[in-house]
Amino acid sequence: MALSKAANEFILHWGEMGSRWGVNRTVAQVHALLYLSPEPLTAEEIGEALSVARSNVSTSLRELQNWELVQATHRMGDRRDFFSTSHDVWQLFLTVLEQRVEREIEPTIAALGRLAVEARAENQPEVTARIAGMHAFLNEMHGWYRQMSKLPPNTLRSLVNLGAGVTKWLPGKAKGEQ
Amino acid sequence: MALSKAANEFILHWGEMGSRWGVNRTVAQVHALLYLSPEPLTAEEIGEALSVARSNVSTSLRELQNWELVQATHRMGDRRDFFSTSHDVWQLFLTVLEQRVEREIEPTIAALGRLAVEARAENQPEVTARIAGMHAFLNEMHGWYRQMSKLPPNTLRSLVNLGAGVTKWLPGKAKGEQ
DNA sequence: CTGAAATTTCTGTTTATACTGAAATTGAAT
DNA sequence: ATTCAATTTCAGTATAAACAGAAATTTCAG
Repeated sequence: MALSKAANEFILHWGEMGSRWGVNRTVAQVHALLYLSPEPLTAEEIGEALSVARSNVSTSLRELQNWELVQATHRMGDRRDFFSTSHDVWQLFLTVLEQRVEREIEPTIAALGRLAVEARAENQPEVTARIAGMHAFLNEMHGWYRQMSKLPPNTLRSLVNLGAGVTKWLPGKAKGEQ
Repeated sequence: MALSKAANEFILHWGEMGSRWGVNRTVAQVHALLYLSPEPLTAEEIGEALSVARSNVSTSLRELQNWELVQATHRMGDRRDFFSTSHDVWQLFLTVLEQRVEREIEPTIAALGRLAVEARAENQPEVTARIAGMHAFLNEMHGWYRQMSKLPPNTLRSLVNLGAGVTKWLPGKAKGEQ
């Protein structure tokens, strides 16, 4: 399956973006390919399209499945796995966000809580203040994220499209003073 | 300047987080150290505290200055540069966001626009639809970001702390249907 | 139970990035 | 103009991540 020029460039760009955000380039490329593909692909086809070793595809697919971004499906009379990903960008985005929050942000918040206690015990008022400051910020953002992630997708989209317009609906109190 | 245990662990954790998000570990550590420090530090002191070569510190500081996260200051009768960063976590966050949007998101949106045109010209309706879908999503998010970034910081914080509570102020229309 | 296709695991190699230390440059004081 | 501290650049080295290919494992058909 030869890729069109546009598809190829999209995949390359996505791989590049991935590596800038801490995602393995090949993993990002595999995901981009599945995102573009109208139907599920076998590992074999993926490796061929991207020119990477079969084993590398296997590892990347495993990774994507762990992130809940890719699912394996099957066909009657065919033992191979067929892989696919959602074509709904919002859903992909929310999945990635959820995973990174769970794997990185939440453990960090917990660690900062411990470190703030430790810094206080060590009698380091400045360090305590800084760590507590970071801790409070992440908690604030995390609380916001948790609430937002519970909203129905359409409400979420409406809020994004409202943009700064939300403020005009709010009573004065919320607008300003610290 | 020996670091306290809490400070040391904070810096290590921050370096680890950095490398998961595509930021050089040492760069992240230097920033973490400056964030904790009550007063500006020289490159010499930074290298000593983190046990990295002077040249490496120099490169990392340059990088942080390019990101507008670190500023050099001076003292009378001292030729050395003293480096510092904001202790306001919100401001740090917004700076990082602004920089990454400018360097990565905006160029990606532009590239996706071109690729969507190209895919259409190549007569690839599915690929066109996917690329256009991604393009539309990033545009949506980018528009939201631009509006939010223009709000006064206090308004922004209020919105975050309101969380899903915003929805109760909105007229029904915004709440639901696509 | 055997054999073959598909997949995964593992080990050695490659590659990209980070880092060091030396050399070069800058720039202020004399 | 010269010197010297401070900083940056650069070339080589080290390190860690990514990758390929072989070997091992799984899974299903017969």
